[in-house]
Amino acid sequence: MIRLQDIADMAGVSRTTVSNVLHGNTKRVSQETVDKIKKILEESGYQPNIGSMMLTGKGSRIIGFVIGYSYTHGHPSMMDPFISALLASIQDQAEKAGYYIMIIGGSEEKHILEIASRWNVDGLIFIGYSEVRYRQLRRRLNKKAVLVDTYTLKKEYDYQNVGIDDWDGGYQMGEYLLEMGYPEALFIGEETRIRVNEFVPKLRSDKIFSGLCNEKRWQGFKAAMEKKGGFCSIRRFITVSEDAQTRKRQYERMLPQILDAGALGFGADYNAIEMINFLHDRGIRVPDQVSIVGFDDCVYAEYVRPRLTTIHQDVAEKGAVAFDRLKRMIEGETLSETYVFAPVKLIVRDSVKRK
Amino acid sequence: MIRLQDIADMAGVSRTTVSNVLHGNTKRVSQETVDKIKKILEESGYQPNIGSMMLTGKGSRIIGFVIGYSYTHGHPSMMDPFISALLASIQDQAEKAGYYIMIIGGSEEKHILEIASRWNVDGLIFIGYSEVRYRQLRRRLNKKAVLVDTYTLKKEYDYQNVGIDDWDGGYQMGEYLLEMGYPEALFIGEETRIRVNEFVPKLRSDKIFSGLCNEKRWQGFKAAMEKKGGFCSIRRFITVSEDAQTRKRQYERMLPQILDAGALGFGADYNAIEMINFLHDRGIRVPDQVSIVGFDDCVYAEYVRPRLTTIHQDVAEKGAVAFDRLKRMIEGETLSETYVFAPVKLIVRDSVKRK
DNA sequence: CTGAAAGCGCTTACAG
DNA sequence: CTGAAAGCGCTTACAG
Repeated sequence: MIRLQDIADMAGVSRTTVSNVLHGNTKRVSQETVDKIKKILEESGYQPNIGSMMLTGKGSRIIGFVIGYSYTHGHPSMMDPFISALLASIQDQAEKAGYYIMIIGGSEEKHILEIASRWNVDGLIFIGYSEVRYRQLRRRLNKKAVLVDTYTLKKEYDYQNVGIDDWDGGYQMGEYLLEMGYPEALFIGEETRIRVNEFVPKLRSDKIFSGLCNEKRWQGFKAAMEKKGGFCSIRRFITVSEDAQTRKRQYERMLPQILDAGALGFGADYNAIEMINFLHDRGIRVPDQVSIVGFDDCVYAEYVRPRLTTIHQDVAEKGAVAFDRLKRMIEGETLSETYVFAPVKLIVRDSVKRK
Repeated sequence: MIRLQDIADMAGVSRTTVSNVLHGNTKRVSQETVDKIKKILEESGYQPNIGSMMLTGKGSRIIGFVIGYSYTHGHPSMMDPFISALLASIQDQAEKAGYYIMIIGGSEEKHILEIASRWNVDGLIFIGYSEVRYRQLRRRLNKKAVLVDTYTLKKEYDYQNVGIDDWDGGYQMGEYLLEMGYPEALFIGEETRIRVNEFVPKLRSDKIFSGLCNEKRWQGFKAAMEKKGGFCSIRRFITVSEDAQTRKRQYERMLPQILDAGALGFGADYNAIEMINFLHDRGIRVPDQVSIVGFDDCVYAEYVRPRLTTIHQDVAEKGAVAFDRLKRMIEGETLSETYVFAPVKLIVRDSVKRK
């Protein structure tokens, strides 16, 4: 390890001077010295030790990427195409901006607090965190933070959130299905597990409720279905279990209803693809007998057959926006809005057939 | 931030004493003091600042996860199911063992060196790194390291590598296809880009060659095909382009040959699935007309229809082994073997039909 | 224009 | 059994 002192020795100056040119406080140093030091810095490939920087209060340049849940659909969350795409994008941005990403498996609050203070992280990005959980954490965590896809139960966000326009996504989905001849299409969303410490008074309907994102997507879906004066009953909003076995049984039971409706909108590509396969395995043809629209446009969407028609969201952009906002906060800027909703658009592929 | 000093103040002792109980040097401290301090430590949720620890030469407990290439099949490498599964596993292990993972986009050598020295990482795990590249890097990087899936061109590995038994995987694939009635099955592998600085004298055949893993998988495949005395010509080993467009054209051209062979073994699930879709789009039925076997058993394998029969490798285990070995090296152990090959096994699903 | 010195939060060899 | 002090590599207010 080459130190500041070493550079100073080589240049025949003091550490102070080297540090000064290192930080561009170059007006107080003679041009000659600057040049000499810069050259040495260059040649030696000197890299300041971060431990020291952390100690001198310059921040750590670490951003914690907190993943709120460990498993998604039976695999580690990091394998979820949405999470990995988000992480890839944030990592990429961070690298360019001279920040470093540290992954924090965020199932345990204690663990997050531990890392955040140990490493003195400059900021945190949360994915898969509910508002209730974040509020709880925030009381003991005094860090800049940006949340991704968290839904507020209040009128306004009082923290930074980057999301998408769920309502509009649902609307586009509904509008398209309506236009394709399916005024009776159903909307299917997977339930979100309620943790004991996340009791949500208003929305609670017995023990399950669909994720808040699905709630909004459904609202948009319904609005589109009703735009020509029809009525779209809440009974067309179907919440299925988060347990794969149970879900399969539910699909089984719903089969007549599905065939009858002729078209399904989903709150997530994952379930849409699962349904395509479910139907395929029973000899039911998509889109000939049942049309399907997904939501997210994840990588799988192009791999399935038929290719999945879905609502596209730009995850890379979302990651970039989340990072950018966090970075600005870290740099001392005060952001005016507390939330950003990225736009969303329908991608037509092969899973819907005009009736 | 609560400091060691603060704890010492609360306990009415010196920092030294607190530090001692913190590190279990408890024999030199009275039980009474130990208890008192432990209690305070507990209640205060004290976390030592890592910056300080780094400075006092205790290591950083950071492990760099270096991803050797930025894009795989048109998406950021981190979205590759193999990479994300590996990362998830390593992250999980690291968290349990009190290590921290820092992701390093490893396309640039300079960047790796920078991070490694800045953060004084305790060790590095490399994925997607060729031996030549690693050798080059190693000259300027004095860090413990474990590579995953790197292939040596020498007789023996002179660095730590965790891989799988490619030959055996190929053998199982070949054996199964032979047994299912396809003595003429083809093996298809995607080429690996040769970088200018990675010129590999021995294996070079014009400008392309299949990845070294495919080379070995093919050898096993061939051996299985020949076990009953037949001859498996090298012409049955087909290397396709890494460019999707080109690859598609190649598939197109190969179509008669494919139909003729009746079965294909692949070096990677990704290509196997691509082929299933390619055939599907042309109305050719898998497995009725063409049987297909993949390699890796990635998450997609269960999502495609027909479900993909493939050679399974345990990525989570691989990650765990890689981490464990690195950890042991960091802790000062000298490992006897330099490489570990994880076993591999055939998973029969629906993409092969007995002839 | 340049440098000596204090300080960040920790560890550890050493003295008591 | 306990603590004062030096030292890790940096930054920065201050003196010259």
